Amino acid sequence: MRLTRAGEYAVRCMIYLSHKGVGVLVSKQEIAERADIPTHFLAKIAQDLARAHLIEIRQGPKGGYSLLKDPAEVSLLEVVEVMIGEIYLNDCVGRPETCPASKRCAVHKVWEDARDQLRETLAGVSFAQLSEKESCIPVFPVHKKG
Amino acid sequence: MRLTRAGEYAVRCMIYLSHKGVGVLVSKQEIAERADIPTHFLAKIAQDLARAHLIEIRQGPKGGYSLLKDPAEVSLLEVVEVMIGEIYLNDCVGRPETCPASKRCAVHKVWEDARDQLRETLAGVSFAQLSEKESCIPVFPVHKKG
DNA sequence: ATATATGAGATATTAAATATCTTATTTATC
DNA sequence: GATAAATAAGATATTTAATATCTCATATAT
Ligand code: SF4
Ligand code: SF4
Repeated sequence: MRLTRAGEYAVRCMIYLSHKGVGVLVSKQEIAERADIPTHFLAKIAQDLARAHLIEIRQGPKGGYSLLKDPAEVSLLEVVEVMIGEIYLNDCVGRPETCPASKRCAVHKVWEDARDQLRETLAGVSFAQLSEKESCIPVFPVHKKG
Repeated sequence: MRLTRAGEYAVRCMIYLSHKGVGVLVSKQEIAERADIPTHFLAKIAQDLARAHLIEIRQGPKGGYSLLKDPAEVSLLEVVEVMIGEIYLNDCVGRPETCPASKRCAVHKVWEDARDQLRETLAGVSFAQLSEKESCIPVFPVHKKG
């Protein structure tokens, strides 16, 4: 019942890029340092974000990542689910076929409602909102390159 | 972002006992079969439920488990958290010391609110309510003993 | 006393998350 | 075009957690 590190890192990456604005190219190294993400792990995460058309990856010298979509149009839910798949709290909500009772189970309904409520909450938060407010980015220590 | 099997099984066990009523002794075998829980796994789960004073365990011939508390006084949240610990969706909500930004992070606040909302939803459902409605129990196939 | 049923903890197995490594590709600059 | 800089993509470790099972101990009805 917790977000994976990959999910958390993806959010940080998107927040950093949202601060910079749409289309602004930022190097992987800079994001990794300022958002406190292991460099190689960020590479993997960026691939997922790019596949989802949230960011664009540019190779070569002066390469890096840039935001593709207006932060106002990107929700926290979207980024989280790109990384961990659709949220469903209990297995039977995402895969009803795994439990023969799912069609008539009172507990199932509770988990379904809770899932819907959670997804709505996360869908209601955009990266524009998040980057207007105080975020984590200024807090993380800047590490030495290496 | 999903419930563990142990959590799901604990809920099933509690539902089965709620159907029987407070103080009614039911054998481990019967619960394991009717609620479709691996027998040895149920033993482990029952220990946790007993430690939390939700059920009483009786050893010896004609032993088994019995409900200790009125199902109206036991919430879904309580049983789930006995098994998986306090729900917190993102690490930093349960352990703010793991992220230096937690005090001033807009994302952190979203996860906190979502966590509170989810816990409230689960706290609002009692096992009395659940056992009044249709549940999973009549659906599971009855296996042969062995 | 005996047989039955569970306790409690240890151990094994499986699966997932996390992190890193290697080889390949892209592209700015010379 | 050649070179060097930066990331891609996938493979491979490593770590951690979940899941399941096993073993020896304990309780109790008969
Ligand atoms: S018993 Fe109900 S809550 Fe549990 S897995 Fe089946 S459908 Fe879901
Ligand atoms: S950056 Fe914010 S949301 Fe992410 S771990 Fe830190 S406090 Fe939590």
